[in-house]
Amino acid sequence: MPAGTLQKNGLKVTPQRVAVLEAINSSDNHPAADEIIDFISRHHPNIGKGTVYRVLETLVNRGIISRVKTDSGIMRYDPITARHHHLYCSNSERIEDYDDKELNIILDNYFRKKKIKGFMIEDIKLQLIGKFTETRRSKNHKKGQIRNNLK
Amino acid sequence: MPAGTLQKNGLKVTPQRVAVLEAINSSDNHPAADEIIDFISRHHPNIGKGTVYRVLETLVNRGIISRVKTDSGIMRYDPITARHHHLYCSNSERIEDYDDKELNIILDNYFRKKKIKGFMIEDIKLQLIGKFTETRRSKNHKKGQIRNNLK
DNA sequence: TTCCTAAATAGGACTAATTCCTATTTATAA
DNA sequence: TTATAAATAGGAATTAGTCCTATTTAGGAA
Repeated sequence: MPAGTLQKNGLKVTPQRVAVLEAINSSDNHPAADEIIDFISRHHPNIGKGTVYRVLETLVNRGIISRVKTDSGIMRYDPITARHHHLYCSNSERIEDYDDKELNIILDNYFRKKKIKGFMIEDIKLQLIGKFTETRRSKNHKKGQIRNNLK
Repeated sequence: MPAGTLQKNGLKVTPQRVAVLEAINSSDNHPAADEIIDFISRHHPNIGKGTVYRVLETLVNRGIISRVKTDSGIMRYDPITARHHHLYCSNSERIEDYDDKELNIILDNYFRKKKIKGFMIEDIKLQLIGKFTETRRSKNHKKGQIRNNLK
C-alpha cells in the first residue's frame, strides 16, 4: 500500500519512503519525528535521520500525510488526510482523531453563507481541548519520549 | 496596563515581565519568542533570553497570554485570551485572529447535545486555513525571521 | 524609609529538534 | 543495460528552547 501511494503521487518508490509511511501508519498517536526515527531504525538501521525529515517534508508537500499542530513545539505527523479534527488532552501529549460528518456539514454551511473578509477558506480544523476519561487502546509502537511541556 | 495585568494576577511587577507584555501587545502577528526577544533587546539589552522564555511560561500558566499552535514547530504567542479562533495562511507564516460569537454559539450548542465518548471538552478552537486576499495592515515591530517552512 | 526574604533575573552553558551539506547510491525511463 | 536526475547516508551545523547558579530585586513588614 505505501508503494502504491507513492507511485500515485509521482514519487520514486524508495525503501526509505516506504519505511516512513509504514512507521506513521502503524503508530496510533500521531508520532513525532523522533518516534518515527526510532521505529524505523529498529527495522532499517541505516536510514539516516536527515532522510526521515526530508521524506516527511516531501510527504507533507504532496498531501500524503499532514502535520499536527501542537503546543509543545514538537512536530507530529498524521497519516490521515481525509478531513478530520483532533482531540487534545489538556494535561498530556495525547492527541486523538475526531471524525464528525454532521459537524463538517454544519461548518461548511456556516462558512458558505458567512464569508470572512479578506480570507479564502481552504480547510477548517477543530481543536477540541479537554480531558480524556478513558485510557488509550494501544496499538504497537513504543511510546515516544515527547518532551513534556507541563510542570 | 501591563503592570496592572501583572498585579491583578498576583505576579510581581518586574521590568522584564512588563517588557514581555509590551512586546506581545505591540506585535500584530502573534510573535514567536525569537521576535519578542529581538524587540525587547532593542529597548532593554540586558534582559536575558532565558528570562523571556520563563516569563512567557509564567504568563501562559496564569492565562494572561496563550500559545498559538503552528505547523512549523515554532511556538507563537497571543495576547488575547478571550475565546477566539485563528486564520492561518496556507503559504506564509501569517496568522490572524478571528472572532465570531455566532459561530461560538453554534459550536457550543452542537457539543452540548453531541457528547464525545471518553472526552470532556474544555475549549474549542477553530483553525481556518486558507489564503489572505488583503495585505496586512501593519503595526510597528520588525517583521520576524520566522523560519519559512515552505519551499 | 529601611530591611528581609522569597521570588525573579542574567547570562551563558547545555540539550535536543531540525536543517544542511556533499559524496555516494539508486529508481526509473529509455 | 545504461544514463541521469533524484534521493540517501551520515554527520556537522544550526537554533529553539531549557537549565543552572550567583546575584539582584519587588514588595511586604517593621
